[in-house]
Amino acid sequence: MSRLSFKEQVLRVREDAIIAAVNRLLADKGFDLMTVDEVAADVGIAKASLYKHFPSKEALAAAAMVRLLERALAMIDQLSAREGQRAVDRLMAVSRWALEMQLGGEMPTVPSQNSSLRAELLAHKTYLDLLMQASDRLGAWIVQAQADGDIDPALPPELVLYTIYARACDPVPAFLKAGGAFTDAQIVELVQRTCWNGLRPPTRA
Amino acid sequence: MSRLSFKEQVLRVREDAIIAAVNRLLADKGFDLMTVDEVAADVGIAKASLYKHFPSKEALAAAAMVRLLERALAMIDQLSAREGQRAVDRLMAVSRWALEMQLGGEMPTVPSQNSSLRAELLAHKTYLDLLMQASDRLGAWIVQAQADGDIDPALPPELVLYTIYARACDPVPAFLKAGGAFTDAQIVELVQRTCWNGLRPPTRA
DNA sequence: GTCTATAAGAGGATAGAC
DNA sequence: GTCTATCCTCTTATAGAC
Repeated sequence: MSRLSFKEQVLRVREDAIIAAVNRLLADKGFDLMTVDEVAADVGIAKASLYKHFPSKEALAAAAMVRLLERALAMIDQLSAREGQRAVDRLMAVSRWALEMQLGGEMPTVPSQNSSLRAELLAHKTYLDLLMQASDRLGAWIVQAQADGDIDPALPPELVLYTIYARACDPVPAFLKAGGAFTDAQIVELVQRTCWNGLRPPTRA
Repeated sequence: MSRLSFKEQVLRVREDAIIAAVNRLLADKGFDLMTVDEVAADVGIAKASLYKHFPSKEALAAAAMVRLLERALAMIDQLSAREGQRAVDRLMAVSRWALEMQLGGEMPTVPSQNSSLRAELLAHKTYLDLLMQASDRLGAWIVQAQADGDIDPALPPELVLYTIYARACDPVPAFLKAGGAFTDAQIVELVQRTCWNGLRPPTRA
């Protein structure tokens, strides 16, 4: 077995701490408003040391997004392990997870507009690979759920996939939270409901 | 009647051109990536001239948002004029309008994270007044639609309102457009459908 | 690999002539 | 009110000692 040396362990722990800080800041203020100085201060090291670990601000964000996808895939694995669960229930668990992460301030978000970051992500092999893995596995569940009659078969699967992904950056939960009238659990329930059932009444002619 | 002097007319036309450019850039790259240099270049005047009309970058964005709300209220007026239309149909026309504006690249968006911009908007009397007017009028339609049985009465009205507002910055249309498999009209129809009917099949036990 | 110090440049805002 | 030229702050990134 390959045992990590002490130095390598320290390195990994430090990089984990960096990614955790980046994750927090990305969730809090987004990529453009996050500064590398803040990241360094948050981790408690000098900025120049940060650049020994990651070559650019974009690389920092990419590392955080990779960690997010790794966690998403771990959750998908757990859901797959449960036998006898309907595909739609698994998908609803995924959208719920995204909503809970976002409401808890743990969901890093990157603007799809920023071109430098976008270019870096599209060139990041690991990121793209994990994203495709997640999309493939969710896509299979979507097709299954449509065959089960649990998702509208008239909807293109990619629309369903994007709609679930979009829960990660839905502004509605934050607005409801700012209103102060609901608990986090209630907000998740309400937004989840509008996502899957829509705004119209449950049953109608 | 108060007739505008020639000078005042020229001023107004120029400011309209500035706001149009800001609107375009906000829709294209967002507030943080929009630079005042770009705005000036787009309008075709010097940056210093821009600052004679608007005191800050935040004020530029606020002016664009005010114009957006004025147009939204004008549309709401038109919808009100149609007698005999159900409240839910009016609301669906609003969400459709937001989707079409966004797909057409005409919807300015401001990040809810940016604190300097947020502060400026919350201190902008005209902006807040128009936003409240729009919310009040849409809110009345929402309550009416719930009474009509056309919107789930179990949903808090503010959830419905925010969900409609969120169509203005929904990332799903752009993703579908990037895929290239659908026309703009089809995308509007699909996203509109998931918004109002959800992902589940239309009728179920 | 960590630090201090600094380069390099972008971008918001302004001075002052016309 | 418009221009050119400039200021100044913030931020990314790096040099070089230890």
